[in-house]
Amino acid sequence: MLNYSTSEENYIKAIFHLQQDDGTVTTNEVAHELSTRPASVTDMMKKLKTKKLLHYQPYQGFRLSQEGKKVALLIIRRHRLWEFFLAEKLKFSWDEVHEVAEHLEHVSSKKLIDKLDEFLGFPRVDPHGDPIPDENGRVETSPQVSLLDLPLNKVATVCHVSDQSSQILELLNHKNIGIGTRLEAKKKFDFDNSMEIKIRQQLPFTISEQLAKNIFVKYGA
Amino acid sequence: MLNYSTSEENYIKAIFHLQQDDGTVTTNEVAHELSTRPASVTDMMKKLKTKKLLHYQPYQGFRLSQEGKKVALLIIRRHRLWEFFLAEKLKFSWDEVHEVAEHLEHVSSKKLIDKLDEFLGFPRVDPHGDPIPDENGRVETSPQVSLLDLPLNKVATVCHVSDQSSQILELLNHKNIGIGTRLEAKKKFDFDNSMEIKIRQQLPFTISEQLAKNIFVKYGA
DNA sequence: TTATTTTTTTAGGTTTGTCTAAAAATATTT
DNA sequence: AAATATTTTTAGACAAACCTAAAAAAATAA
Repeated sequence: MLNYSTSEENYIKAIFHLQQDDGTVTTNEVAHELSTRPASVTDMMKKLKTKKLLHYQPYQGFRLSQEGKKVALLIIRRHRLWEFFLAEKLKFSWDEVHEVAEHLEHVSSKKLIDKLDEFLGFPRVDPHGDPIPDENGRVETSPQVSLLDLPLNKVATVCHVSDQSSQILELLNHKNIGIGTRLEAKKKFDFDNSMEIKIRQQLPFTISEQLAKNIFVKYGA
Repeated sequence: MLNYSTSEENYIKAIFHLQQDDGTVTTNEVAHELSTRPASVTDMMKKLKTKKLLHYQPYQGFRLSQEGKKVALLIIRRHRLWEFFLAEKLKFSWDEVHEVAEHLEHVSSKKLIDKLDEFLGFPRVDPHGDPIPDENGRVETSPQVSLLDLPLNKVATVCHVSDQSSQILELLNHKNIGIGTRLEAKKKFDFDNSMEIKIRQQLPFTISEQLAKNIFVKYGA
């Protein structure tokens, strides 16, 4: 496992997050994600291609190679372990950990990270509920839970809908929810067990208890 | 307190370590310390001068300004707190901590460092015995101890010799020990209380109990 | 004190990662 | 299908941090 620059690592991570499974990612998407310019993205894609971290044909978008995904997962492992450390040991609040972890994640000593993992007791999810890859970059497939039981502010991905009636599908379609949709719960109302959920950058909206209990999600991306 | 690049921080730290108190430091010394070329040092000195971190007239050497020293002490604070963390919490051995801390020290979140300090219980010296500056960059002046009582592998600086006879000075001179000499104890022999000490990169050598008990040292540089 | 050596600085070049502006390829409209 | 718009790439520049080689200053030796 070679060593990559902070900049290279940030590109790898961004592409990993943008490509759900094996989707292809565009120049503009990455530029937007990293607040950089499309021309800079093209430059970096050429470089990462020569390093065999991604598949890329000019104008055709790109996706990470097996090696690229493995590198991404190890960066994510570092990030999430540090987030856990910051929240659990240093008592940072859950919304403060990300920024600091963005810097710590680039310190690339394998021994440091494995010992940190051990010190923390081999946690399986970070403070946002996202799973922490193991030292081989493998992620434990997190168990399905009903959307009703999803803790607030933890990103989850829709993986199953138990009721298959056309009525529920019509509703899901209208709300733009499908398998693979990433969402998080923002609020729960005790009165009727309805909850407010948010999809990516969209405005939050409310769904009923009946709907929520039929949607199953897994933690993380 | 502005933000400095990793490179700038490494230069500031190197100069701080080379200038005992207010001595002036030369281009070659810094180049050697950082394994870089004299020309690169000159470039950086110009830059650090415009940032008012050091005093510098071409060909006359340089020394840190008040501000420069403060910056250096905060970097050293980060370095030593991380070293303490690595040794105490992650169970790194004392000789492995330095390299990893070299990277961690450049993550510059004040909140991170202050919370780490608290988590560690406000330690006053790092695993090598060097003092840890507080959040204002102040270092506790460590008490004098006889060289006989210096723990193994902790760097200390000779600050006083109690016996002033010409006989002891002759011996000290021969061994190349003087006020300001940095040394560490490598071994102690119970048989005659003699000890093996090491000065910088030189080969270790042995001194007698009588000599050691007359040499007083302070922890750290 | 002049000559020689060493140290330091300058001048100009390289790499990494960024940028803008223009050209090329692809997508969308009409 | 041709015209227009958007996306992506290329070309050329720039800043940071480094380098080598040559010039200038300072230190040392003759």
